[in-house]
Amino acid sequence: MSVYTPAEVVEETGFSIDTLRYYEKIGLLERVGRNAAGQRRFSQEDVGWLGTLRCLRDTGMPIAKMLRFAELVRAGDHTIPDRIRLLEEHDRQVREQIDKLAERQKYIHNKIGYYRSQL
Amino acid sequence: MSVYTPAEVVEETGFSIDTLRYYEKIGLLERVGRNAAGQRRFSQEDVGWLGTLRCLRDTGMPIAKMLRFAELVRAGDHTIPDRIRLLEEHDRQVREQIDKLAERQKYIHNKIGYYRSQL
DNA sequence: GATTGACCTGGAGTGCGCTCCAGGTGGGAT
DNA sequence: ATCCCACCTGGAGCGCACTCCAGGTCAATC
Repeated sequence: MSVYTPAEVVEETGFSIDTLRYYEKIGLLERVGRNAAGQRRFSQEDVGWLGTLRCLRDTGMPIAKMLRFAELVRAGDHTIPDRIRLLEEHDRQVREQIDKLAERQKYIHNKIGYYRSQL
Repeated sequence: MSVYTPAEVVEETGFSIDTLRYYEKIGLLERVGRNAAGQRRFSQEDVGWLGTLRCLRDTGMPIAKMLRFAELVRAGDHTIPDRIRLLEEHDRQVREQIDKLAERQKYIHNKIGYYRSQL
């Protein structure tokens, strides 16, 4: 049963130590274990959960929604249908983001093409 | 030579009137014309430029960078190569955004699949 | 035994991009 | 004439997601 120091978790997840503390404070991360000196020791499970948060965050999920998701996870297996619904809704939003980005990218390509024609 | 009232521009561009004033204030939009009563009357050109801003903004370009672009546009035709460079750099960033989003989306799909298997 | 460095806490501060507000003007409908 | 409504200005305020700070603990190294 391996544990991770803050520095290791920063390295693995890409979250800063301040962000890790912040996430714990607001309840996105359940109270992390401590050693005798009161320093955080993250479990494998914590690190896995942070991977999920990383993914949701990077796809633009607001913290308030991640918090709802965290609460569902904590509430037990009977919330699995709700979690699926939440992730499916988010998935739709990610798809929309991608589509919109691709659409706007065409405009940028046009613009570049126009400027090239002006040279 | 048609002009647009603030309400019309809000309608067409999707920017709020406060945002339009803000963009003018920070120089993202050149000083907009006024009627006798001091009210804004946007030109066709203003509206076109706002369309460009809309696109850059929606693809995540920070205001500071849009400002640099605006300055290049104002500086005249000799800045066209710089504008191309700026837009190409942005285009790369948009591509990266899309790729990253698509990558993360796979994780979300996996997660949904996993939850489905738990039902 | 002094220093260094990784970590701790609570709380204040930051940067971005707006958004809102108070107080006022002018033009058109009732 | 009076009302409303769209608009004006300068400046304050806000929400989000961190990020930084002061002051402190502990363990290990020189």
